[in-house]
Amino acid sequence: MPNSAQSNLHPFVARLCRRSKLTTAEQERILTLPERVKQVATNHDFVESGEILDHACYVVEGLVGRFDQNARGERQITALHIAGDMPDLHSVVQPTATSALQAMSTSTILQIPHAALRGLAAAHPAIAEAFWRDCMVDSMVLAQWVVNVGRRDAQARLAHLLCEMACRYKATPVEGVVAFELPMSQWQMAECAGLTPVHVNRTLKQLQKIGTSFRNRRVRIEDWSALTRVGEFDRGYLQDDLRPEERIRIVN
Amino acid sequence: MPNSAQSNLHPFVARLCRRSKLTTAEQERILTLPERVKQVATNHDFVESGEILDHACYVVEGLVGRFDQNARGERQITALHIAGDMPDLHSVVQPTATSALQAMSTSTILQIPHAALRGLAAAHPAIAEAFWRDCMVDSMVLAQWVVNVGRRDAQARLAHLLCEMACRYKATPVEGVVAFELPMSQWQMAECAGLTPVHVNRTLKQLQKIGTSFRNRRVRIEDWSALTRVGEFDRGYLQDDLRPEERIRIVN
DNA sequence: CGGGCCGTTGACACAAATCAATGTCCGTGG
DNA sequence: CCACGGACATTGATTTGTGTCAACGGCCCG
Repeated sequence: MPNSAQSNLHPFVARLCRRSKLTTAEQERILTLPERVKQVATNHDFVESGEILDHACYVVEGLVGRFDQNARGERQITALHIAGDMPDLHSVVQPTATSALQAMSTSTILQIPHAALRGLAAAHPAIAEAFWRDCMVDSMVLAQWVVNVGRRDAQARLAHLLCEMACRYKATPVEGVVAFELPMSQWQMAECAGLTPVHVNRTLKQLQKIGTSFRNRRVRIEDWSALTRVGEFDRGYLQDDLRPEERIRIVN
Repeated sequence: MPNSAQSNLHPFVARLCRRSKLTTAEQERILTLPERVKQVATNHDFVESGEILDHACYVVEGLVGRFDQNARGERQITALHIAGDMPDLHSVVQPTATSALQAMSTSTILQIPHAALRGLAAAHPAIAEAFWRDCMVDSMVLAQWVVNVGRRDAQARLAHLLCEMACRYKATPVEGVVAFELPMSQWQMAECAGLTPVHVNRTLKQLQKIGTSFRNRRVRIEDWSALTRVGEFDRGYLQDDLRPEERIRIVN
């Protein structure tokens, strides 16, 4: 039985608890989930499309992308996942992968057996509910990406992407300069935004005029409100700033 | 207590059972869910963005779209839902709507109280699981839309959209001509595909060359395989043709 | 009969893609 | 320690798919 105090899963539980109410006993059960650690090299697919999984993945460290592609092999990233995320929690309920998962920087991944997750969900309805809820937040992010790629120009797309990642990294975007690591290349940024690497490069230069730069895989935002304006960003959909009384528990 | 034999929810249960294993008792419980019928006129929002819901919606008849928009008020449709779908089943677990729901044709909607759905999910883990699974299929459709809008040209986007809807309407796309009602305007089609109404019109004319037409809100596909080729369509992600042994039940 | 909604068509503008070359950094092996 | 190759970023010239603007037509319905 793993020791909960030193569990890698603390950030995951913390994230669940920002949206759902879980008892300490339930939190404890999640923290002591069995796991297998895996180091994944940059640009390596650790889940392939079509694969039938018997475990879900958890990101301890690194940046992970969900990759799809069109018939010409041009890739489209349909989700980004940072430390503390479970990129394919949905595989618990839908074990055939429809996209690949790739490490975009050197990453530490935990493989958690479906059997354990399912057992937990069956025994604790509140945990099942919290899992379901977290999957739905990912889904809302996805809907925003459709809007982003479908109805915004290049500058707004990149600005929106940077705002979203700033919030998810909790780079406290209030006043002053916001800065954080975003370990991806301009090429991968293009694959997120449905653009060309060349055009991403030009557009990033445009964004410098409003005090936002991306160099050496590091984002620096000098004027947060200017960037949110350009990116038409409203963080509501991320569901990450709920007040305690807004957190939900259905069962019991 | 509603009568299960004449329940409007039969198509919904049938859809759940295509992917999940439910006992007849469980199916019965879903069929007898309490409901309030609502007629909704074309172009009417029956759920507004930001609204806090105490019920989920079920489409008995008609076509429903999930609408988002950018800062200039240009709309992007992020999901389509046909008869038998629950467009916002996720609201059970996430009651604040982040998008609007609009009837795209005259529609009959059932409002089903969250309380009833939650009670069912709590009492029957297999139902909770089936609900979660169905939400994840919607999510995979969304991921495909990101690819569609991000990495395909106008012709492929519309072809893909038509293929998807053909499959979802079960317009048995095997051999021969496929035809079905798709009660939306070219303008709304543009809002799905991230295009301009004018360009949709021109692109549809292109598609006529490969035997696909859309006139009077009716799709007619003479050469299914040609359309799937142009639209790079692979129906796998819809999870609607699972063999019985592929259907899943985790609990019990 | 008239007014909307929707579809259709043409001329033109423009954002982004494409093609191509050069630059910079960095790790690696001779 | 330097030469080399590879990954990534940068820049310019040009093309192209799609957007924009504008006008017209058909059809339904009041």
